[in-house]
Amino acid sequence: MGWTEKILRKKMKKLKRNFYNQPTLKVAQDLLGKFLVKKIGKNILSGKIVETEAYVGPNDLASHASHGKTTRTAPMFGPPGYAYVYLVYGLNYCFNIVTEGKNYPAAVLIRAIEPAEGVASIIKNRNFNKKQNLKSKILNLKSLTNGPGKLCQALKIDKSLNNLDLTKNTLWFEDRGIKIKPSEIAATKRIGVDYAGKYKNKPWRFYLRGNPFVSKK
DNA sequence: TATTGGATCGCC
DNA sequence: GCGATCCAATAG
Repeated sequence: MGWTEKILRKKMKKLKRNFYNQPTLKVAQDLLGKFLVKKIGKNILSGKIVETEAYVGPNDLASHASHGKTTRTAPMFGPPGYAYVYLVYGLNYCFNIVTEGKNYPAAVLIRAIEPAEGVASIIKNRNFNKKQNLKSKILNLKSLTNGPGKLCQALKIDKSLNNLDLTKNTLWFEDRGIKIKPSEIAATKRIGVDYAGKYKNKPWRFYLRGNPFVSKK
């Protein structure tokens, strides 16, 4: 039996809102091994989640929400299960899923996925420099989705999807029956938040130990 | 209204 | 290591 068939035979359960209405650190870890799925027309693009970061509550100085509710961060203050998408450094999008109850600002940043379905489209979306030859493209397969900005490019996630309901049929998360043991999960400090004072070293970045699609440190 | 700097990426 | 590139958040 082929790999694709095996996947198809497994349960593909779309995660419901109650999954996201849980403590953010739990959601961030439970999302590892789940699949992020994007529907573009008739095409399905997907990947296994291998790296996440938690942004937890109004006091987390690494979180955009630590300065209160603003136009940009409003989705984080909304109900769980919605997208929070923003532009960083003027060039790249970051994709988060809002967690916990309304008015408690928290979210999980998806930092890396391992491509599963629609790899040809993913390669196309990633817009590799045309000067690169096939060999470098193959070498670059690992760098298709190993970063928050890269996976947004790969799955065509941009600001038009901000505040999207992730329990519907455009962009969603699925449980395909993969079980992750606690020993498979590594926890480190979050990346790029050295400004966050006493929160900068919180071990709220989680990834699947040894997975080649994790973003480089 | 003006200034600042960032939950990144890719090339040098 | 460094430049790209834009806009939300602040300060004035």
